[in-house]
Amino acid sequence: MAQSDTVDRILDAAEELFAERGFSETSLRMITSKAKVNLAAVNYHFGSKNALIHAVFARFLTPFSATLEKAFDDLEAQCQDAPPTLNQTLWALTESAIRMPQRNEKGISIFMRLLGLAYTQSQGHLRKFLEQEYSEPFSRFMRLLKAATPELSAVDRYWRIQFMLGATAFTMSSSDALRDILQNKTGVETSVQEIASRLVPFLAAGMQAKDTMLVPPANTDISVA
Amino acid sequence: MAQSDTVDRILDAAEELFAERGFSETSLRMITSKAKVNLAAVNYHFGSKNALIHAVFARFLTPFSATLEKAFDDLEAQCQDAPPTLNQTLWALTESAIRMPQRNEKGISIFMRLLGLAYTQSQGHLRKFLEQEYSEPFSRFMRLLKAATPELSAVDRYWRIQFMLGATAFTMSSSDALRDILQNKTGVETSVQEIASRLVPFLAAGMQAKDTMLVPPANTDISVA
DNA sequence: ATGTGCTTCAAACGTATGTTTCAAACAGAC
DNA sequence: GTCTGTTTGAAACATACGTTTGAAGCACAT
Repeated sequence: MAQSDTVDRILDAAEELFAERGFSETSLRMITSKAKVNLAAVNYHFGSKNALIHAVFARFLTPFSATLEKAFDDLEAQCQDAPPTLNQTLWALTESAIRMPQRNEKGISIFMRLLGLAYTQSQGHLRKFLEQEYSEPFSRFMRLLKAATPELSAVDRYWRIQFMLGATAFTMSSSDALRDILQNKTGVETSVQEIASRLVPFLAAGMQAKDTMLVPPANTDISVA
Repeated sequence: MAQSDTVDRILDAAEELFAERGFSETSLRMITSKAKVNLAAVNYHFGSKNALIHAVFARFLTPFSATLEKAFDDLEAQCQDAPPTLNQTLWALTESAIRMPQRNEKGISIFMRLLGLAYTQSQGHLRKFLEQEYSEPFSRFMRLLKAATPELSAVDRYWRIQFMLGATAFTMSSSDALRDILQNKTGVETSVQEIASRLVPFLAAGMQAKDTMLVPPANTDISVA
């Protein structure tokens, strides 16, 4: 009880502060004082700040990764021979994220924001950690996307996947702020589920856009001074 | 010559390092040693590190903002009464970015990456600075988007604009890395212009997606533990 | 009760940061 | 040449950081 209490309090505080401020901008002293534990506890229990960052990700990514694998299994079983459609694949991912058991009401936002930060902040060690720990569900997702968009060239698909990742990571990583802005401007309340249900059609439509390589309008004199 | 040389050398070095590593991860000592100037020169010429960040943005954002205004003027003149289409609006923005006079061959990448970072790294002072200096072209772009998508509800449009911004900022902020990955995997070289010409159709298609609020597949028991 | 292994604690360590200081170097006007 | 205002330079400043230390505290088996 003694250990696991401290460990969890550190993880909770770190998770929240990382999501709010990013990794380099969050000091161990902020974390330990929010968690009401001694400064040395982080290095005692985790070894280093980087290892703490990894632990924060592992705590929610490991169960998520399992949920996702199961969702993909179900989807493929349900589809039998034909490959799942793009919409089905995107929804399987979205639902797995939404359905994740949450520690508190801010759970999904934090989850999303951390994922966005992981992609966005160029922390070499984090990228390496995520790649070697969770490459399997990621590449399975990629295989499903490929099967669902056979009409796309490999290069087109590559870039469009990046665009999807960007729209998702960015929106989710600032979903709290964006929700607040909309709330202030129009009084409309928005749940993470609703954002997701608006995002998926956007992504699917972009992914299936017909007119790749549309040429810029006639008057293009791309003269670089 | 003496002053402006030092000032420009600092701006050049800072711009490149910020684009490579982010703001908090770039120290003044890295900047001054890359620029081959004395450490104190930054505080002498700019006042503080934050002011230097602002100066870096102002140096490329002010001419860009002027170019963009002119592009919008031309577009509206060309369209006369009818509002510009979504594609035209997006292309006006894209071309303005691509056509910007570059200081060197890495110009566009740096430009894009800095814009991405500005959105992504939650530097309060930067956001405030950009909002109060460049709000006009931004809100003009928003007005054009609104006129180009009259079929969308305000809420739909709001979220889809966020998705566009996300896809763009994210892709551009890591465009170098993404280009390198593709280069290693397939040997295909990609210019920033090509990325843009793939991105615009994706965005336009997503923006005009028909099936907003598509309901998730039947078996959705969103039970939160 | 006593010793053992794990955990907490206050304090310090070494290093890096942004900023300031003040003397030296410099340019241009008289 | 000399003065004046601006720019550079080496050094120090105060502060914050991640990490380490070693003693104190604790639960629990013996």
